[in-house]
Amino acid sequence: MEKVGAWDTKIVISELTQGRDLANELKNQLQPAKSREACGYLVEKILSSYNNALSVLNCMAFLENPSQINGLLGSTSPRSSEGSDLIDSKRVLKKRKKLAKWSEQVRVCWGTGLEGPLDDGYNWRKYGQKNILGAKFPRAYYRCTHQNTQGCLAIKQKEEEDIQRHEAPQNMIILKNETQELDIKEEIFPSFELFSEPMKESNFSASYSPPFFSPTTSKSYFSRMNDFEIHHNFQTSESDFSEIISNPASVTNSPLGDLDFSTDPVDFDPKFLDSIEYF
DNA sequence: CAGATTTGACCGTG
DNA sequence: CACGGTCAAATCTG
Repeated sequence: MEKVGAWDTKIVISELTQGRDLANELKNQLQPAKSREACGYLVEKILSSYNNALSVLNCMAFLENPSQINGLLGSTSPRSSEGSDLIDSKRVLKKRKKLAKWSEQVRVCWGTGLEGPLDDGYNWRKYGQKNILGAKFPRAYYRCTHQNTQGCLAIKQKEEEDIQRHEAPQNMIILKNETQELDIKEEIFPSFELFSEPMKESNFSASYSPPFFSPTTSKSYFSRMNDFEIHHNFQTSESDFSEIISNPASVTNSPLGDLDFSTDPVDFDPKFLDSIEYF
Protein backbone atom coordinates (compact mmCIF):
# COMPACT_ATOMS: atom_id res chain seq x y z
CA MET A 1 0.00 0.00 0.00
CA GLU A 2 2.97 2.27 0.26
CA LYS A 3 2.83 3.00 -3.39
CA VAL A 4 -0.80 3.91 -3.13
CA GLY A 5 -0.23 5.94 -0.05
CA ALA A 6 2.47 8.01 -1.66
CA TRP A 7 0.38 8.58 -4.72
CA ASP A 8 -2.68 9.49 -2.75
CA THR A 9 -0.69 11.84 -0.62
CA LYS A 10 0.14 13.74 -3.76
CA ILE A 11 -3.52 13.90 -4.63
CA VAL A 12 -4.40 15.17 -1.21
CA ILE A 13 -1.70 17.77 -1.31
CA SER A 14 -2.71 18.79 -4.77
CA GLU A 15 -6.35 19.08 -3.85
CA LEU A 16 -5.70 20.99 -0.69
CA THR A 17 -3.33 23.30 -2.49
CA GLN A 18 -5.87 23.92 -5.16
CA GLY A 19 -8.49 24.59 -2.54
CA ARG A 20 -6.27 27.15 -0.91
CA ASP A 21 -5.54 28.86 -4.19
CA LEU A 22 -9.17 28.93 -5.12
CA ALA A 23 -10.07 30.33 -1.76
CA ASN A 24 -7.61 33.12 -2.32
CA GLU A 25 -9.06 33.76 -5.71
CA LEU A 26 -12.52 33.82 -4.23
CA LYS A 27 -11.35 36.28 -1.67
CA ASN A 28 -10.22 38.56 -4.45
CA GLN A 29 -13.46 38.07 -6.29
CA LEU A 30 -15.50 39.02 -3.29
CA GLN A 31 -13.72 42.27 -2.63
CA PRO A 32 -15.02 44.21 -5.61
CA ALA A 33 -18.26 42.25 -5.46
CA LYS A 34 -17.82 40.51 -8.75
CA SER A 35 -20.31 38.25 -10.39
CA ARG A 36 -22.22 35.88 -8.20
CA GLU A 37 -21.77 33.11 -10.73
CA ALA A 38 -18.04 33.36 -10.58
CA CYS A 39 -18.07 33.22 -6.82
CA GLY A 40 -20.41 30.28 -6.81
CA TYR A 41 -18.22 28.49 -9.26
CA LEU A 42 -15.18 29.02 -7.11
CA VAL A 43 -16.97 27.88 -3.99
CA GLU A 44 -17.97 24.71 -5.76
CA LYS A 45 -14.44 24.08 -6.84
CA ILE A 46 -13.09 24.73 -3.40
CA LEU A 47 -15.53 22.34 -1.84
CA SER A 48 -14.75 19.85 -4.53
CA SER A 49 -11.07 20.01 -3.80
CA TYR A 50 -11.52 19.49 -0.11
CA ASN A 51 -14.04 16.75 -0.63
CA ASN A 52 -11.73 14.98 -3.01
CA ALA A 53 -8.90 15.14 -0.56
CA LEU A 54 -11.06 13.83 2.23
CA SER A 55 -12.46 11.15 0.03
CA VAL A 56 -9.05 9.86 -0.82
CA LEU A 57 -8.14 9.81 2.82
CA ASN A 58 -11.33 8.00 3.68
CA CYS A 59 -10.87 5.45 0.96
CA MET A 60 -7.31 4.89 2.01
CA ALA A 61 -8.39 4.33 5.57
CA PHE A 62 -11.08 1.95 4.46
CA LEU A 63 -8.76 -0.06 2.28
CA GLU A 64 -6.09 -0.24 4.90
CA ASN A 65 -8.43 -1.23 7.68
CA PRO A 66 -11.80 -2.41 6.48
CA SER A 67 -12.52 -4.04 9.81
CA GLN A 68 -12.60 -0.63 11.30
CA ILE A 69 -15.44 0.21 9.00
CA ASN A 70 -17.37 -2.84 10.00
CA GLY A 71 -16.91 -1.99 13.57
CA LEU A 72 -18.16 1.48 13.00
CA LEU A 73 -21.04 0.37 10.96
CA GLY A 74 -22.59 -1.38 13.84
CA SER A 75 -24.05 -4.72 14.52
CA THR A 76 -25.04 -7.14 11.89
CA SER A 77 -28.45 -8.55 11.52
CA PRO A 78 -28.89 -12.16 10.66
CA ARG A 79 -30.16 -12.66 7.19
CA SER A 80 -33.47 -14.23 6.91
CA SER A 81 -33.25 -17.94 7.31
CA GLU A 82 -35.83 -18.17 4.58
CA GLY A 83 -33.46 -16.63 2.11
CA SER A 84 -32.66 -19.64 -0.02
CA ASP A 85 -36.13 -21.04 0.30
CA LEU A 86 -37.52 -17.83 -1.01
CA ILE A 87 -35.40 -17.95 -4.08
CA ASP A 88 -36.51 -21.44 -4.89
CA SER A 89 -40.16 -20.84 -4.23
CA LYS A 90 -39.95 -17.65 -6.19
CA ARG A 91 -38.95 -19.53 -9.27
CA VAL A 92 -41.78 -21.99 -8.94
CA LEU A 93 -44.55 -19.74 -7.78
CA LYS A 94 -43.24 -16.63 -9.45
CA LYS A 95 -44.15 -14.90 -6.30
CA ARG A 96 -41.73 -12.70 -4.56
CA LYS A 97 -41.64 -12.48 -0.87
CA LYS A 98 -39.90 -9.82 1.01
CA LEU A 99 -36.35 -10.56 1.92
CA ALA A 100 -35.06 -9.57 5.28
CA LYS A 101 -34.42 -5.88 5.28
CA TRP A 102 -30.84 -5.27 5.88
CA SER A 103 -28.91 -2.82 3.90
CA GLU A 104 -25.80 -0.83 3.62
CA GLN A 105 -25.87 2.52 2.00
CA VAL A 106 -22.57 3.59 0.69
CA ARG A 107 -21.90 6.75 -1.09
CA VAL A 108 -19.72 5.77 -3.96
CA CYS A 109 -16.38 7.44 -4.38
CA TRP A 110 -17.39 9.84 -7.08
CA GLY A 111 -14.58 11.74 -8.53
CA THR A 112 -11.82 10.36 -6.46
CA GLY A 113 -10.67 8.43 -9.43
CA LEU A 114 -11.19 5.32 -7.41
CA GLU A 115 -14.28 4.60 -9.34
CA GLY A 116 -12.52 5.06 -12.61
CA PRO A 117 -11.50 1.59 -13.62
CA LEU A 118 -12.75 0.05 -10.45
CA ASP A 119 -15.88 1.97 -9.81
CA ASP A 120 -16.80 1.08 -6.25
CA GLY A 121 -15.30 -2.34 -6.33
CA TYR A 122 -18.23 -4.12 -7.84
CA ASN A 123 -19.20 -5.10 -11.31
CA TRP A 124 -22.68 -3.79 -11.80
CA ARG A 125 -25.26 -5.28 -14.06
CA LYS A 126 -28.39 -3.36 -14.83
CA TYR A 127 -31.54 -5.33 -14.13
CA GLY A 128 -34.24 -2.74 -14.37
CA GLN A 129 -35.22 0.81 -14.91
CA LYS A 130 -38.24 2.77 -13.78
CA ASN A 131 -39.65 6.18 -14.32
CA ILE A 132 -40.08 7.55 -10.86
CA LEU A 133 -42.96 9.82 -10.19
CA GLY A 134 -41.81 13.38 -9.89
CA ALA A 135 -38.28 12.52 -10.82
CA LYS A 136 -36.68 14.17 -13.77
CA PHE A 137 -34.84 11.06 -14.81
CA PRO A 138 -35.58 7.37 -14.72
CA ARG A 139 -34.06 5.32 -11.97
CA ALA A 140 -31.86 2.45 -12.97
CA TYR A 141 -31.35 -0.62 -10.86
CA TYR A 142 -28.07 -2.46 -10.73
CA ARG A 143 -26.88 -5.53 -9.00
CA CYS A 144 -23.56 -7.16 -8.63
CA THR A 145 -22.58 -9.28 -11.59
CA HIS A 146 -21.20 -11.85 -9.19
CA GLN A 147 -24.48 -12.41 -7.47
CA ASN A 148 -24.73 -15.94 -8.74
CA THR A 149 -21.10 -16.93 -8.83
CA GLN A 150 -19.94 -15.44 -5.57
CA GLY A 151 -23.09 -14.74 -3.68
CA CYS A 152 -22.55 -11.04 -3.85
CA LEU A 153 -25.92 -9.42 -3.29
CA ALA A 154 -24.83 -5.86 -3.63
CA ILE A 155 -27.35 -3.72 -5.43
CA LYS A 156 -27.60 -0.08 -6.13
CA GLN A 157 -29.81 2.50 -7.73
CA LYS A 158 -29.07 5.59 -9.62
CA GLU A 159 -31.05 8.27 -11.29
CA GLU A 160 -29.55 9.49 -14.44
CA GLU A 161 -29.94 12.18 -16.98
CA ASP A 162 -31.11 11.03 -20.35
CA ILE A 163 -29.69 7.56 -20.32
CA GLN A 164 -30.04 7.21 -24.03
CA ARG A 165 -27.51 9.89 -24.80
CA HIS A 166 -24.98 9.60 -22.08
CA GLU A 167 -25.27 8.37 -18.61
CA ALA A 168 -24.96 11.05 -16.04
CA PRO A 169 -25.77 9.41 -12.76
CA GLN A 170 -27.04 11.77 -10.16
CA ASN A 171 -26.51 9.34 -7.40
CA MET A 172 -25.41 5.83 -6.88
CA ILE A 173 -26.00 3.94 -3.72
CA ILE A 174 -25.09 0.47 -2.72
CA LEU A 175 -28.13 -0.78 -0.95
CA LYS A 176 -27.25 -4.28 -0.01
CA ASN A 177 -24.09 -6.17 0.42
CA GLU A 178 -24.41 -9.62 1.75
CA THR A 179 -20.70 -10.19 1.72
CA GLN A 180 -20.33 -7.69 4.49
CA GLU A 181 -23.22 -9.11 6.49
CA LEU A 182 -24.25 -5.65 7.44
CA ASP A 183 -27.47 -4.31 8.73
CA ILE A 184 -26.94 -0.65 8.76
CA LYS A 185 -27.70 2.53 6.99
CA GLU A 186 -24.43 4.20 7.06
CA GLU A 187 -22.22 6.27 4.93
CA ILE A 188 -18.72 5.06 4.80
CA PHE A 189 -17.44 7.95 2.84
CA PRO A 190 -18.44 11.55 2.99
CA SER A 191 -19.78 13.15 -0.09
CA PHE A 192 -17.42 14.39 -2.66
CA GLU A 193 -17.38 15.98 -6.01
CA LEU A 194 -15.61 15.07 -9.14
CA PHE A 195 -12.04 15.71 -9.84
CA SER A 196 -11.72 18.52 -12.23
CA GLU A 197 -9.31 16.43 -14.22
CA PRO A 198 -9.69 12.78 -15.11
CA MET A 199 -7.57 10.52 -13.01
CA LYS A 200 -5.02 8.19 -14.41
CA GLU A 201 -6.54 4.78 -14.29
CA SER A 202 -3.41 2.71 -14.15
CA ASN A 203 -2.37 3.91 -10.76
CA PHE A 204 -5.48 2.70 -9.08
CA SER A 205 -6.07 -0.42 -11.04
CA ALA A 206 -2.64 -1.61 -10.14
CA SER A 207 -2.99 -0.87 -6.51
CA TYR A 208 -6.50 -1.43 -5.34
CA SER A 209 -7.98 -4.87 -5.27
CA PRO A 210 -11.62 -4.60 -4.41
CA PRO A 211 -13.70 -7.72 -4.12
CA PHE A 212 -15.32 -9.02 -7.24
CA PHE A 213 -13.55 -6.77 -9.63
CA SER A 214 -12.90 -8.53 -12.84
CA PRO A 215 -10.77 -6.69 -15.34
CA THR A 216 -12.23 -8.74 -18.13
CA THR A 217 -15.76 -7.56 -17.72
CA SER A 218 -17.92 -4.54 -17.31
CA LYS A 219 -16.22 -2.43 -19.83
CA SER A 220 -19.45 -0.65 -20.41
CA TYR A 221 -19.85 0.28 -16.79
CA PHE A 222 -16.52 1.90 -16.49
CA SER A 223 -16.53 3.54 -19.83
CA ARG A 224 -19.79 5.17 -18.86
CA MET A 225 -18.37 6.30 -15.62
CA ASN A 226 -15.60 7.98 -17.49
CA ASP A 227 -18.11 9.45 -19.86
CA PHE A 228 -19.92 10.89 -16.92
CA GLU A 229 -16.76 12.39 -15.57
CA ILE A 230 -16.15 14.11 -18.81
CA HIS A 231 -19.58 15.53 -19.31
CA HIS A 232 -20.67 16.28 -15.82
CA ASN A 233 -19.08 19.32 -14.30
CA PHE A 234 -20.59 19.99 -10.91
CA GLN A 235 -23.69 21.42 -12.44
CA THR A 236 -25.74 19.19 -10.24
CA SER A 237 -28.78 20.92 -8.93
CA GLU A 238 -30.24 20.05 -5.60
CA SER A 239 -33.28 18.58 -7.23
CA ASP A 240 -31.14 16.07 -9.00
CA PHE A 241 -30.28 14.26 -5.84
CA SER A 242 -32.38 11.55 -4.43
CA GLU A 243 -33.92 11.82 -1.04
CA ILE A 244 -31.44 9.39 0.35
CA ILE A 245 -28.53 11.32 -0.92
CA SER A 246 -29.83 14.58 0.28
CA ASN A 247 -30.29 13.36 3.79
CA PRO A 248 -27.82 14.98 6.07
CA ALA A 249 -24.90 12.68 6.47
CA SER A 250 -23.48 11.84 9.80
CA VAL A 251 -19.79 12.25 9.62
CA THR A 252 -19.24 10.99 13.08
CA ASN A 253 -19.26 7.41 11.98
CA SER A 254 -16.97 8.02 9.12
CA PRO A 255 -13.74 6.12 9.49
CA LEU A 256 -12.00 9.42 9.36
CA GLY A 257 -14.80 11.47 10.66
CA ASP A 258 -12.46 13.51 12.74
CA LEU A 259 -10.93 14.74 9.55
CA ASP A 260 -13.92 16.84 8.81
CA PHE A 261 -12.15 19.83 7.48
CA SER A 262 -14.73 22.23 8.72
CA THR A 263 -13.66 21.51 12.25
CA ASP A 264 -10.01 20.98 11.68
CA PRO A 265 -7.68 23.49 13.13
CA VAL A 266 -6.65 24.50 9.67
CA ASP A 267 -5.79 28.11 9.40
CA PHE A 268 -8.98 29.13 7.71
CA ASP A 269 -9.37 32.79 7.40
CA PRO A 270 -12.52 33.57 9.34
CA LYS A 271 -13.27 36.19 6.78
CA PHE A 272 -13.30 33.48 4.19
CA LEU A 273 -15.85 31.53 6.16
CA ASP A 274 -17.92 34.62 6.49
CA SER A 275 -17.70 34.97 2.77
CA ILE A 276 -19.15 31.53 2.34
CA GLU A 277 -22.04 32.56 4.48
CA TYR A 278 -22.66 35.27 1.99
CA PHE A 279 -24.09 32.66 -0.32
C1' DC B 1 -23.04 -17.70 -28.34
C1' DA B 2 -22.54 -15.87 -23.78
C1' DG B 3 -23.36 -12.10 -21.27
C1' DA B 4 -25.42 -7.45 -20.88
C1' DT B 5 -29.33 -4.40 -21.60
C1' DT B 6 -34.14 -3.23 -22.40
C1' DT B 7 -38.73 -3.19 -21.08
C1' DG B 8 -43.35 -4.72 -19.94
C1' DA B 9 -45.36 -7.38 -16.37
C1' DC B 10 -45.59 -8.87 -11.82
C1' DC B 11 -45.53 -8.20 -6.93
C1' DG B 12 -45.19 -6.02 -2.19
C1' DT B 13 -45.92 -2.07 0.47
C1' DG B 14 -48.13 1.96 2.25
C1' DC C 1 -54.84 1.45 -5.75
C1' DA C 2 -50.59 3.89 -6.87
C1' DC C 3 -45.96 3.50 -6.68
C1' DG C 4 -41.52 1.52 -6.74
C1' DG C 5 -38.54 -2.71 -6.91
C1' DT C 6 -37.73 -6.94 -9.29
C1' DC C 7 -38.37 -10.55 -12.69
C1' DA C 8 -37.66 -12.48 -17.02
C1' DA C 9 -38.31 -12.77 -22.01
C1' DA C 10 -36.71 -10.38 -25.88
C1' DT C 11 -33.14 -8.01 -27.83
C1' DC C 12 -28.58 -6.32 -28.34
C1' DT C 13 -23.53 -6.58 -28.45
C1' DG C 14 -18.87 -8.12 -28.76
